[in-house]
Amino acid sequence: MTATEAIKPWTSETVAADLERAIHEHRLPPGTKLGEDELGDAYGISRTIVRAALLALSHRRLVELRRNRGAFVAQPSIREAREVFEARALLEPRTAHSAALRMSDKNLALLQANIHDEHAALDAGENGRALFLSGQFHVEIARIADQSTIETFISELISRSSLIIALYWRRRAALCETQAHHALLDAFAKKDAATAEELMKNHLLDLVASLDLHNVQQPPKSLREALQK
Amino acid sequence: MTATEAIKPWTSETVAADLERAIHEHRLPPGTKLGEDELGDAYGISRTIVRAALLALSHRRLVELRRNRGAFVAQPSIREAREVFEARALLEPRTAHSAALRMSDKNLALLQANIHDEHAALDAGENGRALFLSGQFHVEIARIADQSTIETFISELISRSSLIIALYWRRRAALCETQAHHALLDAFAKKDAATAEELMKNHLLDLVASLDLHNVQQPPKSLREALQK
DNA sequence: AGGAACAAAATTGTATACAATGATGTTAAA
DNA sequence: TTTAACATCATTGTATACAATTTTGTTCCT
Repeated sequence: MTATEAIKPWTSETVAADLERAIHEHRLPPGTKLGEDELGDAYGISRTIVRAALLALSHRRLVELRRNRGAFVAQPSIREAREVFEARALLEPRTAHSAALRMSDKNLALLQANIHDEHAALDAGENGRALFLSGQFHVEIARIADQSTIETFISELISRSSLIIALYWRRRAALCETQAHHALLDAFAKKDAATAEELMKNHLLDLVASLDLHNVQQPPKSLREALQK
Repeated sequence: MTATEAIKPWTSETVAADLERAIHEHRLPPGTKLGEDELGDAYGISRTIVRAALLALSHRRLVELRRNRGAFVAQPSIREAREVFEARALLEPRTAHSAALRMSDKNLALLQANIHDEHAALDAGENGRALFLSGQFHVEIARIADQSTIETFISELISRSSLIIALYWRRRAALCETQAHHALLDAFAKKDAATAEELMKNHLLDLVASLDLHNVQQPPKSLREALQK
């Protein structure tokens, strides 16, 4: 929560964006209760705006609304995790292909800066920020492909992926991340669309492989069922 | 608006679904003003619920919210129309492939019933209902593929396609629709995934081809710019 | 003590009041 | 008559009051 008491014109959109980033950076882990009064106080706004923001996040599947219970940061199931990466597999490789064909020097520099910032964040120990930037790399590609509709979908899927990583990431698997992004950058620089597509496909496969989606232990819906048995 | 004064437990979700169907069936054409008081009176609820419903529809890009102006049924631009079909081209063929592999007799019967209902609607002159059912055929395939995340995306894209059809459909082009769906059904019956994928791909291409996306005449954002010049 | 029944508190759901903004209509001056 | 300024009206934006529901806490009985 980046809330300030200062006079800032928070709208439901900006609050939702602020919360989404906090979720994306794992500052708000899966399952966190998002109380309306609490958020309203934090941002200095009424519950009306908070509710609109929470509604928006629930539509992106980042927040789960339970009737008369409140809003919670979503806890994607293993099933949902697989679906998210299935969807990404359909959308992202082909989008990388399109992006490669349209790549300009300016866009290339943007992607390079992104990789640089991610490195810097990692060195500074800001893992959340690094994760966010790593996701932005993928969104940026969709933007470069000039497909705003697909970009919206990918953006949602990547935020959801952050939740999935929070829940199912297995420690081993070093940071292959940046390597993959570097390789993609090279392909983009050469406008080699076919290679970019293939690299993205494999990058996503690697990502899924770095997750433990066989774990029978599902994130508990409630403390009750988590502790009983 | 299917509103009744009767005591019905309308929620933001049911109202949104009701409105989405009305939009999908072209009972609420693109550009229609959706006044909050008007809707609240129609459904017998307060503006609070109406606003939540409109917010949901705006997140699906079916309704455009203009600050201090109100809500309007969206009018996708030509650009947006192309993007929607680009996204469908990435998602639907591969999803048809998956669906074919998982096809059961029961699911097959559901698809068959859908085609039958669409024919009946057309014969009864209920074009809106026929269009809705035609869209449901596609959503149903995603459901059969057992990919609820992708299903959500496709569902949104198909509702948006209905708006696109309302704006850019060119009269000629007879109802190739049902033919294409019949052919898909055959492939599904044979569990011929490769053919289903190919048929879906071509079906989408035919759909785009039946639109006039070269028309320079964009839907006017406001009467002002529509009438000047 | 353990547990059920009940009471109190906290939180969300909905409606409504009021403020802010934009649209409409009228008047007056050129 | 045209046009600008102003007043009026309608509609949306936000906060808040109250109702409904769930959670928490207490009491009393066994």
